[in-house]
Amino acid sequence: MQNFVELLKAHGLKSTFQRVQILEAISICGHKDIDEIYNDVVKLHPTISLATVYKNLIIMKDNGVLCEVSVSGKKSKYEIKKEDHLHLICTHCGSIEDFTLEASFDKIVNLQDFELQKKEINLYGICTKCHSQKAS
Amino acid sequence: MQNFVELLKAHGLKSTFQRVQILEAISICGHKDIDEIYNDVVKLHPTISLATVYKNLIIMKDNGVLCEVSVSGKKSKYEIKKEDHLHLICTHCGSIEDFTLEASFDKIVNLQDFELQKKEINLYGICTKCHSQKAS
DNA sequence: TTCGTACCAAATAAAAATTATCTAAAGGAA
DNA sequence: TTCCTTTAGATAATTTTTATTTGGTACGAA
Ligand SMILES: [Mn+2]
Ligand SMILES: [Mn+2]
Ligand SMILES: [Zn+2]
Ligand SMILES: [Zn+2]
Repeated sequence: MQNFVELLKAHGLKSTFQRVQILEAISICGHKDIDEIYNDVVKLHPTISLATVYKNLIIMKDNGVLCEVSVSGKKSKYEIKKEDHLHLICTHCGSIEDFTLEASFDKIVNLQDFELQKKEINLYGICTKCHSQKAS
Repeated sequence: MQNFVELLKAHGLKSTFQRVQILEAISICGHKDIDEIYNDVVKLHPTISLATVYKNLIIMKDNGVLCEVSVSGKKSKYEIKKEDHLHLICTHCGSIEDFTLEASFDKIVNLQDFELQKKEINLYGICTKCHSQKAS
């Protein structure tokens, strides 16, 4: 449980009841998709609109409060932004566990308690071509 | 350019003109989303339905012919299945480049020609909890 | 305090994306 | 070729996401 009011202000966003509730909902289990978030928040705030959750997820993502975790074949999960890390995603129950990125890749692929099926590594950035275009 | 007829049969799928065209379209540039695929195929086959492309992407993915590459904030890309590898995704032009996974992670993060912004690593598999449930 | 402005939530409405249904046609084995 | 199964295409239905409109609220300037 963090101080989400301050977190929002620190990123230049107004602190509203709805935004704080969305952040609370996410922080409970770390990673949630839009439906899980909405279902949580609507219990405390029955009149909230799903569109409001959509809008706020986008704006909080754009302002660096949240991160979107794309999951193959499913809806994206959202998490409070923190240092880069990796996700162990269970293809059976859908659980998502954070894992530190300190270890070398060799260590990562030799996970003891996790039956690894698929590795999905995406590095986002600016490619060479776009880089040279910027310069010109 | 591969023999997609055989590829499909090898995975227990019937070879149809539509499926082969979808695979051809994907193989041209490696990674394409549903709209790019449809736009390509419809040129050669004006009567193809978008629903057919949807259905075939799913069935070919489920049968191991294709892989889905989730891209944060965009539609998923599809590629012909091959060994696990990593993706350099340009946040500016959207280009996706394959990168071998041989190198250690330290090497990966020190890319020379790519301005790295975000690392997204998802490992899919069966979690400990699900594993023990299977045993019982 | 009283405006004026900016921002936001909620309620729709609208649009876009995905999936389901149904019938005719095509693929493939014998 | 014949027969059975699978698939494509057309279309409808559903689901997901975004846009619009309206009214409210916070906040600073006057
Ligand atoms: Mn995480
Ligand atoms: Mn690839
Ligand atoms: Zn599990
Ligand atoms: Zn680029």
